[in-house]
Amino acid sequence: MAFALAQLGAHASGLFARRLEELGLTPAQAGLLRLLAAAPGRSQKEIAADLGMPPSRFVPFADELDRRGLIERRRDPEDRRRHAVHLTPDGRHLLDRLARAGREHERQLCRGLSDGEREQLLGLLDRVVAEQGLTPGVHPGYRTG
Amino acid sequence: MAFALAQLGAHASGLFARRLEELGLTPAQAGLLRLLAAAPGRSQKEIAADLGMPPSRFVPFADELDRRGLIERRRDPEDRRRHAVHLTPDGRHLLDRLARAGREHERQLCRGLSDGEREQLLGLLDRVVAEQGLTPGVHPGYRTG
DNA sequence: TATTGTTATACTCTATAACTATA
DNA sequence: TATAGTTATAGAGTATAACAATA
Repeated sequence: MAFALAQLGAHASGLFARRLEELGLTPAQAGLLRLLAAAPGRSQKEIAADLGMPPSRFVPFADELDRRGLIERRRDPEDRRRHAVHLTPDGRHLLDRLARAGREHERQLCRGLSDGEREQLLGLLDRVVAEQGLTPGVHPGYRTG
Repeated sequence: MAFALAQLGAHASGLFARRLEELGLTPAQAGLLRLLAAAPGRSQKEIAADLGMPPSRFVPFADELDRRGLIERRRDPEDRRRHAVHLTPDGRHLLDRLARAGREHERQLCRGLSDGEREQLLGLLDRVVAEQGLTPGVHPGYRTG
C-alpha cells in the first residue's frame, strides 16, 4: 500500500505540474499565488517563512512573478522597510485558470471510478491522513523532513 | 482526491526516506541495490539508463557504494570495456535490513485501518493505478516527466 | 571507427553571509 | 542597535562534452 500511495502521489503531482507548465508556472509559483489570494499584503519575510525558503531566495523568486505582472510589492507607509506583496488583476485571472486546471486534473484522476467508489476511496484516504497526523489541505511538497 | 493522493504520497515517501537514512542510504542508492538483486551483473551503462541517469553521473554514484563495500564491479573477460556490477555479501545483508524496514513502513502507514478496510483501499488504489496506465510495482520517483 | 567507462568543464540551484535602508 | 529586503559569494549537484581503453 505504501508503494501504491507513493506511486500515485508522484503521478498526481507530475500530471498537475504539467498542467501548471502550460500556464507558465512552477508548483512553487502556483503556491505563492494561492497563498497571496488567501492572505494578501504580508511582508516578504513572513511569506518566505511560510514557503520554507530563506528571504534571499524569495527575492529573485518574487522578481520573476513581479516582472510578469502577476504580483506586486507595495511599500508599507507605516514601516518603509516592509514590502507588502499582493496579487495583481492579471495574477487573479491566472489563479482562476489555475482553479479550472485543478478541477480538470481531479476529473482526470477519478476517471474509471463510479461516484460511490470515489467517495469510498476519498473516505479511506482521509482516514489515513488523519491517522498519520497530517493536516487536511496542507502539504509541504516533497522536501525531506 | 488528487490532493489527498499527493499529500499521502509525499508523506509515505518522506517516512521511508527517513528509514533509509537510518541505514545510511538515499532512495536512489536503495533503488540500485534492489535493481542489482533483481538483475545482477549488467553493465554500468545499462543500469544507468534504467535509473534514468547519464553514465557520467552513475560513476561517482556507484563509487560511493563500491567504497562502502556494498557493490563491486567485475571486468567482463569477454569484453574488457564492460564492468559488470554485483552486490557484495555486505550489500545483500543490507538489502535484508531494507526489506525489514519496508515491512515496518507498511505497518506504520496502515495503522488505524481494519484488515478489511486495508484491502478495500488497496483494491481501489490498484484500480486507479491501472486506469492511469501506470505499471504496478514500478514508479519513476518524483522526477519531472 | 564505435563503444564503455571515466574525467573535466560549465551551468544551475541554493544557502550563508555581507550590505543598504529604514526603524 | 535591530530588522526587512537585497546583493554577493561560495558550495552542492548535475549535465554535456572531451578523453582513454578496448573492441
